[in-house]
Amino acid sequence: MNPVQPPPCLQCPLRDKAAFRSNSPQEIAFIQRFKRQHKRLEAGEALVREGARSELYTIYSGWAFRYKTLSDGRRQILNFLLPGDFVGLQDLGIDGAPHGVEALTAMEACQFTRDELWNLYREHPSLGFDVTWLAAHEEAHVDENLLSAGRRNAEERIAALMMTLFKRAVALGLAHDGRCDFPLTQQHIADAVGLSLVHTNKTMRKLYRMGLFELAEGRLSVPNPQALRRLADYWLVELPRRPLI
Amino acid sequence: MNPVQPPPCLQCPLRDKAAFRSNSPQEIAFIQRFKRQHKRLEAGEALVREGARSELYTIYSGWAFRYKTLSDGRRQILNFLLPGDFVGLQDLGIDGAPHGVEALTAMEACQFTRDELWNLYREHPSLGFDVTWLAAHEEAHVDENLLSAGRRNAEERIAALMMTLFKRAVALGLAHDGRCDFPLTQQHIADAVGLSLVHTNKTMRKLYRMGLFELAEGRLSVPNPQALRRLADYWLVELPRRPLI
DNA sequence: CGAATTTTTGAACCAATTCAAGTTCGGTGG
DNA sequence: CCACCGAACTTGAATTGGTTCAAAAATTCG
Repeated sequence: MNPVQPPPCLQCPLRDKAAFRSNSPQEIAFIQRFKRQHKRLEAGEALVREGARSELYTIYSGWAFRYKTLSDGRRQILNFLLPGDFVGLQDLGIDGAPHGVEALTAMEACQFTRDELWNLYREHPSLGFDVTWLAAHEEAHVDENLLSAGRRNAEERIAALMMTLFKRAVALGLAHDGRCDFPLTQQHIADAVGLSLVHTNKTMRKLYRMGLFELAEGRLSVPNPQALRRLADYWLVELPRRPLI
Repeated sequence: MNPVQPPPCLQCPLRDKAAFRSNSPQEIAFIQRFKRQHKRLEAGEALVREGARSELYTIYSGWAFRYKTLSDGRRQILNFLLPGDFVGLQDLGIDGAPHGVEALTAMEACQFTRDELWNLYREHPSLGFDVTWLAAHEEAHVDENLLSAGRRNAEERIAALMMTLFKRAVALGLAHDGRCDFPLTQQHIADAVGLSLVHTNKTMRKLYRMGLFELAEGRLSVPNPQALRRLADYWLVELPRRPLI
């Protein structure tokens, strides 16, 4: 039952991926000191509780999602989090985390202390720049999701969601022979795109019958990405290399 | 026709407002050097064109909005921008501005060069921290708007929008005896909350008849903020002092 | 296997859209 | 000052995309 120790940051397996920029050994040493804890969560556990003061995290492995709820329980998923994503900045200007973060699969996260964030900027401005980069990047995702919820119809919304998630998983090297893990239930999809569960199901079946994606044993494949892109009217292209903290 | 010169950053009138944190004279001197141009725009002019590479801006006066459009013209307003708001970070991880920014009223903006941003982090980490703060704060707004578009009904959406805008205007000292400028047309509101123009109108009339807001001669007042908050299920409270760059 | 969760489908309903006119407002020019 | 014009707002009626309700089928898991 003794969990395997995570490697030191310098040997972080994420750093080997083509998706991420490299950092100097000094920077990585700083990150190592900045890191407070390596957290492991089961699927369904909360990484950040809505309204509570939260620390900062980098997703190390597995999937999670950020969400907000209304007081009667209606839930909106703001974005999904994959390895390398950084969470916790969102409450900088606000009193208590304005969102919750929940593990979608068993996952691990590197925890950093919020109080140390300022030292990061002071000692390694380059890492400060990276943090901004990550914050801005997360916002670009939410912008796109808002476009979906506000102006795309059901088919387009689901197509856009499948498109980004597949693209992101592929970029992280999580796909093998055209299929990637896809741990979302239809309820998650519904909450992410702002539709009811029933209509989400009907729309997904429709797209499935149109041959726009395949989903079997929790793995997703997109046989014709161009068709999916076109239906979703989704053209966002991300830069190949992003920072990792 | 010779426009009045803007004051140097050290005497920026925004800095006197209670909403903003103060900076050291050295920081302000850096900001002054960082500033490339003082832009004036008429209502309706574009500050950032969708898809084009954009510079960085702080809104100096007036109102603007960030938006995205689908290829058939459907438009989603992502957020409104008021004095002190910082735009342009959103395309850090992406190739070309993923949004447009348009002036809602006659407005002025301080333009900074994107290429200089790195120097800001290097020379004044504290300002780097502020930039992150502003990016994170903008994201918190978009998160809230996504919750609206995805999970609130028409009445709640409009109530939530009115609530934030009024609150933001008041925080900036833009309100006098309970009323603030309100330059949005119903089309802007519709595009911000993700409803059709017609339904936006009907819903606004309803809220108006319920006495939740008053709107006359382009000025908004909210006689009973608690009631509006309750209807919107909107509880976000922002910290009193935020950075200004 | 049995229980719980997730997916699927049909049917009734409703919130929001679309279509189609008015009406009111703000500005401009005679 | 008033007539006119375009933009913004308002309203009613028909329609529809999506929700809700209800129940069954499939899948997962202890």
